[in-house]
Amino acid sequence: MKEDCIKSGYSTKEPVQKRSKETRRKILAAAKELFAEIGFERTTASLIAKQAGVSIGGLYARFNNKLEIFLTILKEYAEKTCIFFRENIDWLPEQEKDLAKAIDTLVRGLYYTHRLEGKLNFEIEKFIMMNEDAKKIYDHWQRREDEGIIRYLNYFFQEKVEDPESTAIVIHRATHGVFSYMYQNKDSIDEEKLLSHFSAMIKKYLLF
Amino acid sequence: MKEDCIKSGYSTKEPVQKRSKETRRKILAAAKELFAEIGFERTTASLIAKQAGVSIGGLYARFNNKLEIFLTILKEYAEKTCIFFRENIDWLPEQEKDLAKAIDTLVRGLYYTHRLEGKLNFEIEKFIMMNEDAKKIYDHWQRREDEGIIRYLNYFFQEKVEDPESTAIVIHRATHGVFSYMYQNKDSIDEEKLLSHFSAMIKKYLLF
Amino acid sequence: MKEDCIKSGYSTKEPVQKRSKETRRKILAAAKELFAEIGFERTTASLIAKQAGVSIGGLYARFNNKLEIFLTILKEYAEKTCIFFRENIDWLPEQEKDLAKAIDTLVRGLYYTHRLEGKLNFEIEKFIMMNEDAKKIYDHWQRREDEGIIRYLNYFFQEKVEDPESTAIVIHRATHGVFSYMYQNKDSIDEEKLLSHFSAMIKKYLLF
Amino acid sequence: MKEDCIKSGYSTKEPVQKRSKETRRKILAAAKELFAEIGFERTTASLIAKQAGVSIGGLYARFNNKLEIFLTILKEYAEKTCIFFRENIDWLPEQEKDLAKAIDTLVRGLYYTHRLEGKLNFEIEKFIMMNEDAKKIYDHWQRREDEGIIRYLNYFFQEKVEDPESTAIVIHRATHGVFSYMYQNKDSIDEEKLLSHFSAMIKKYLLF
DNA sequence: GATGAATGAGTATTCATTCAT
DNA sequence: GATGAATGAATACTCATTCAT
Repeated sequence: MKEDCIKSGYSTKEPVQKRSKETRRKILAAAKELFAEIGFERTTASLIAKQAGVSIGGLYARFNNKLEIFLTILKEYAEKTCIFFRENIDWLPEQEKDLAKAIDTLVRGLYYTHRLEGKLNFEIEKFIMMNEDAKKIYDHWQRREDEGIIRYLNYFFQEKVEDPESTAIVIHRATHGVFSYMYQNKDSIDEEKLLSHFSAMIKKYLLF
Repeated sequence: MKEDCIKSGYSTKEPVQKRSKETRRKILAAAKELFAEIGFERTTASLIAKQAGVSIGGLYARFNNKLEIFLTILKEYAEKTCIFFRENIDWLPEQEKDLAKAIDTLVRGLYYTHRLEGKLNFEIEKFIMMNEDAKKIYDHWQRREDEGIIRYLNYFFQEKVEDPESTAIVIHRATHGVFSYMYQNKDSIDEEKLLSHFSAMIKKYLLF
Repeated sequence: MKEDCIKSGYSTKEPVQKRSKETRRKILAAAKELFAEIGFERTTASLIAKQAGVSIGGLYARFNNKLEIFLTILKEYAEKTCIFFRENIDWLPEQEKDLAKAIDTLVRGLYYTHRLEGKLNFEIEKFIMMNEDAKKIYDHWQRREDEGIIRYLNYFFQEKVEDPESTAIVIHRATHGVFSYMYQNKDSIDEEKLLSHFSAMIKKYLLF
Repeated sequence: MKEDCIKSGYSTKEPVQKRSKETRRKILAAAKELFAEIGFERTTASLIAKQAGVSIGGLYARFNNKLEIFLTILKEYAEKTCIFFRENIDWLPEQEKDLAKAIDTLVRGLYYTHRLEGKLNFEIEKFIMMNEDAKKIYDHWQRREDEGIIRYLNYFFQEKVEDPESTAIVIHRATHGVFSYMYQNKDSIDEEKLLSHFSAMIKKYLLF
């Protein structure tokens, strides 16, 4: 199982020098935090610049507009998440022969990852409904995550799962729904219990 | 199984005359459409007014501000959806003794309902992350939907489901995730196939 | 000394019936209170209507616009104040032969009158700077008050005051300045002491 | 007699660059003129911007809101006026040993100063009735002017004036009243004659 | 005549983006 | 290249006034 994630083309004012790259990074970090915290619309260019310790001019020298910043973050985030997801899945067979246990491990791992960026995840999911470019980028990486699941199903069940694609999508999206709820109510729920239940559902789905 | 949904109080400028009530309805309809289509932030007061065929002044005579319009829509929508959801569930036992078939019927029914207002659903889910009042209203009705599921589980399994609450939440939220995906990709997926798969997952979860 | 105050012409929608007159009175009373309390600009037509227990339509049936309401109040108030002022002055000679004591009595009387409508006085003085019509009405009655003072000076000093007009104006306007200050700081000053001082000043001015 | 006027702190967006300071000055000058001419409420942000030859954005980059502009002007104006007033008073003993002549000189000097900003004076006096912050700033400097008068009285009468505070207030406020009237009717009155009369009143008040 | 719903021009303020320094 | 001052279109909301019922 080798990595086959592909960089989806997206044109930005590409920086060359080191210092410039560093500045670019600071802008993206600040923007990511703000988009997650207060959303795209309420995040102003000057807020980003301030938080990044950059002048507005500096910001606009690096990115053509606010949308471009968002899309850049989205791309990087989706790619990183996808890679992480697939690494998790790809490593599973080597470490755990018991599917039930494997699912449990996977679910817990993914939840804690999701939890780290719960707000950003949500902002992104919102954004893709309003912006075609965002949707394309997002879908691209989601499909690659789906592929990871499919590959795992085929590997584990030796190609005997009928319609692994639909199975992958259902699992993947049910996960989103449950995790999203858990994140939003993290202060008032028993995370462990819900994870067990969710994990049980997936196990029954795949094993029976 | 009787209905126990309660109207949660929310104060708006209450219209008295017939004409006024009609105008109010037009405003809410226009706003609902716009919120769903382009989101809360991008929906301007004058857009709503224009779409509703009302002047801005007329709009503000009825609602104190944009937020109030959104919360009113949210309340009415959440209440309506909850009632519909619970009626579906409550009627199930009378019509269908086979749990597997019942789940199938239910899932399909709910999906087509969700589909009708997919975008609004999403905008609402986004909004509740940013606004405490919205979250309270939404959570109130979600919990009532959960209660409906719990009641059904207890009825069908004669109180033998251990932890029906968590079970209900997992089912409910997985449903949200899958339906949301299906809605967003309705043009490129095989809805029937995904519904079957999802329904299968729920059935296995509950029956094994 | 007979009364010679003249009604300055001002055209309003003149009500005829009793009920209508009563309504008109209620509107003016409400408006007067509001103009005094929050000023002309912040007093809205609907606030007046509400406070008067009248519909906006009813208000506009009686007055052409907000300005007209203000000018009507101004006219009535200035007239009433002028009449009161002149009655005070005209009665003085019959009651008090000692000028010093007469001034003292007068000053105190006027202050307590001014205090009753301190805010309205101020709003009016402001308004006449911005509106020619208002200035004309106000000046008309102020001049009549001046005349009252002049008449008194001539009566008391048997026409021997040189330039009684200027004297009257100086007294009149110094009074305005001092009373206005006293009203605005009524909570933190010793009214009695200031009145004595002011009265002393006028006495010295006239008697030496 | 040394100067002890203290700058009362008031926080605005403080400009750093030269260009910015110039712009700030232009805005304040334009606003001052407009507030004086048409009052606070009728002075719109865009009017100020236009008159100052600045964009609205530029205006709001320098001041948080219209009120802040007004308070800034008020502070600067009250301070400047106070300083001017006290310099006049403090210099008097060195130049004029005859109190009667000194008062005459002072009154005329103050009148011509007041005349320069008669309208602004009035707008300010109105505003302090509606706004606590404005009242505080204004009162602060008025009290310092009062102190100047008191100091002078004590100096000239070798501490023998009983209750110099009340005396100062009465003089100060009578002055306001008379000057305000004179300013408003400057076209139809004999300024010189009124000033003589007013000055005579003060002289008699203090010397007898 | 009375009512209050409807109108829409007007106001304060924000923010993405540009461009002189 | 970097800076942040300047721009002005856009937006939420108000209120004097009109007019259908």
